[in-house]
Amino acid sequence: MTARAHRPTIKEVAQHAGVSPMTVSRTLSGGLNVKPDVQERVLAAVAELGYHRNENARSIRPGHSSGLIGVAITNIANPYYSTFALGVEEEAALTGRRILLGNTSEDAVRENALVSDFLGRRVEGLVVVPASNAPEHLADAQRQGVPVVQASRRIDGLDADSVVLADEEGAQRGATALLDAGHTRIGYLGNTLSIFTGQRRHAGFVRAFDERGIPIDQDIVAAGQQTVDQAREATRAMLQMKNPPTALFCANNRNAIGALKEINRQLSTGVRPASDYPEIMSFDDFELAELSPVPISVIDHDPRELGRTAARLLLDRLDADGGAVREVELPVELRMHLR
Amino acid sequence: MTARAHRPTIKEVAQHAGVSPMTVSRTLSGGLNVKPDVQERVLAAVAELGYHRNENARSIRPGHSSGLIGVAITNIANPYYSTFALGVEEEAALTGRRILLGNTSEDAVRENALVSDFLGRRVEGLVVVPASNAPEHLADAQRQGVPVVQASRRIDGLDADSVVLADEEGAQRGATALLDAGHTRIGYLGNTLSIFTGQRRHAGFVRAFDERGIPIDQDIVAAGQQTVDQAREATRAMLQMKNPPTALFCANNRNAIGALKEINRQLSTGVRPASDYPEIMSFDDFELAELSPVPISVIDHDPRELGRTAARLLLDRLDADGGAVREVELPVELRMHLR
DNA sequence: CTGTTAGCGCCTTCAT
DNA sequence: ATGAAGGCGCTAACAG
Repeated sequence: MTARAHRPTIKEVAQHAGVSPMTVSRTLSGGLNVKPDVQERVLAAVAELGYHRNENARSIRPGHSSGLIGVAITNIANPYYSTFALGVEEEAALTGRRILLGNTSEDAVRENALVSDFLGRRVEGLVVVPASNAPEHLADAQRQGVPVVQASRRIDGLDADSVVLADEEGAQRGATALLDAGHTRIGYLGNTLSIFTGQRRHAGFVRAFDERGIPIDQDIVAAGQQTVDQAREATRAMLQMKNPPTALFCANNRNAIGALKEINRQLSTGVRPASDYPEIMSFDDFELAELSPVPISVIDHDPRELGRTAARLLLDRLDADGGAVREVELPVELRMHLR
Repeated sequence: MTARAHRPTIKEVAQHAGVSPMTVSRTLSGGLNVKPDVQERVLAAVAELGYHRNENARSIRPGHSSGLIGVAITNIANPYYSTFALGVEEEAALTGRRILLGNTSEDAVRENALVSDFLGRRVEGLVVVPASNAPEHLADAQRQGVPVVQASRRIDGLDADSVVLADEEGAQRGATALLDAGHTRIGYLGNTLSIFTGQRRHAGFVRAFDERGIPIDQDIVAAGQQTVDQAREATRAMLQMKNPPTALFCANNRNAIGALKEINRQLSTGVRPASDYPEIMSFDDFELAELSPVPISVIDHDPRELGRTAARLLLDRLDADGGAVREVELPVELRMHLR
């Protein structure tokens, strides 16, 4: 199979068509100043040899770019981020650009390596869900004229465009809705506060309590779960307290899903009815949330649009550099389903 | 912001360090035959200027490759495929390669354009979930020495490595399990039979009935749903028949999720108990399947492993070309949860 | 140990 | 309307 063949060059096409490489080049870029019959011969040779212009060779010429966007996200497998990546890909494809996709696994070192690699491959710009609070490598990229767009999270000390969610406002509205529904013991399940969204959503949660003058019981605040299993364990611990929460505020889909799984598991033992379990407020909607055995409200938002917006910010900057840093905050939508 | 700066070249680094470009090049590729103190000066210049080797320039030299793998999948946002992409990315990253990711939206024309673009960017190989049955563009790639690995689906007339699932066997086992549980009216919900997996899973379904000598009622066979909403509508239609199925065989997660959503919606009207609704056999596990209000069994498999395997097939072929076409079939695991 | 030369594939510029 | 020369960034091969 695949006799390690050879990728034809413009020279070979030229030879094949009995013209000079320049004529091939001209034909391929519109055919200006090439006689129609010559063009035909060239295109025939192109088809026959299966020639494709070497974009890497083209991109090294002065004033030309690679048409590549580097996308570094923390977890490709998380549907939220993969949908985000789809949004970026779609917008990029509209301009003929492609995305180089890399996974950071929430690891700063890996992100560094990834960005460095992307720069070596001469990406035109970077879309990053920052995994650390260190801006150096991203600032470096910008200094070299490679614009960076931060998505979902924003890090201090980096003068780069960003698109994030209305995390704090959304969380506050969600938590307030629970308080208004009469809940006083509301458990918090979120990712670590060292992450932008974790910090902001927690702040919104706290603000809701503050505004109502209700104290927060830190015993039922669990921040730091990054996986469904960790969230599930945190939920288990909370539910077995002598005085468990009557509602759970989940700061992202990993935590909401973990909570649901644990509640569902306990329900299947049949000891207590669903009404004995806390209802849920989830920051992030997710597929099949509607199957929840306890009422679940969501603070919804659109990851695909987040990706599209990030890409547009980047593409705008590529077209017309300069101008102030743009910080976009996408709205979230609260959808209530309480008892 | 971002004074459209400049990406340093090897020449500038050389000048900065007071050496020739070759010395920089040598230093960067291990430092063989460069005095330690000179290396230091070079590395200092590299750091100061933020220099990154231009991989595109490197890759155009004879005998060198781009370190890029082109990945064309049908739907990035589908958790199944994004997890698959993660698997490919992981394996590729182990060898220092990156993935160019493109979405085909199940559209042959788009796939063609994508592959053509990938070839222009000099990818070393392609991992494709084929969206059509036309092998031409992929065969072209192979002819040029760009190996192709087909994942999840296989198309006729293409001499390329592939990794697929034990679709037929898995489907047959799942359907047989339903028959053994006493079901005789089993509805089928699947994607179109023109797609490899759709065809194979349906064949397995049919074979189960054939082996038991039980006829299939074509009125409750619905193939062609590609989205959750379409699956939901097909389910609705089936459930409102005078003689609805007592079990549903869903050939993929989109169809299973659509079925679940419809059943759940009808249940929430409270007219009939869950026990009146069909139980489900799903080819594909998915997050929160356990919340199903009706028993759900799954024919499980690991998309990440599918991606890893695809990548390994490709990387193997890059290392050592030649050898017969390899067709890998990954096993599936049946997990029963019936009434 | 270090530098010079040449050429990868392409296309801008300058002839013709 | 076509072709020849030159150079993009990089490094093998060949001096020294």
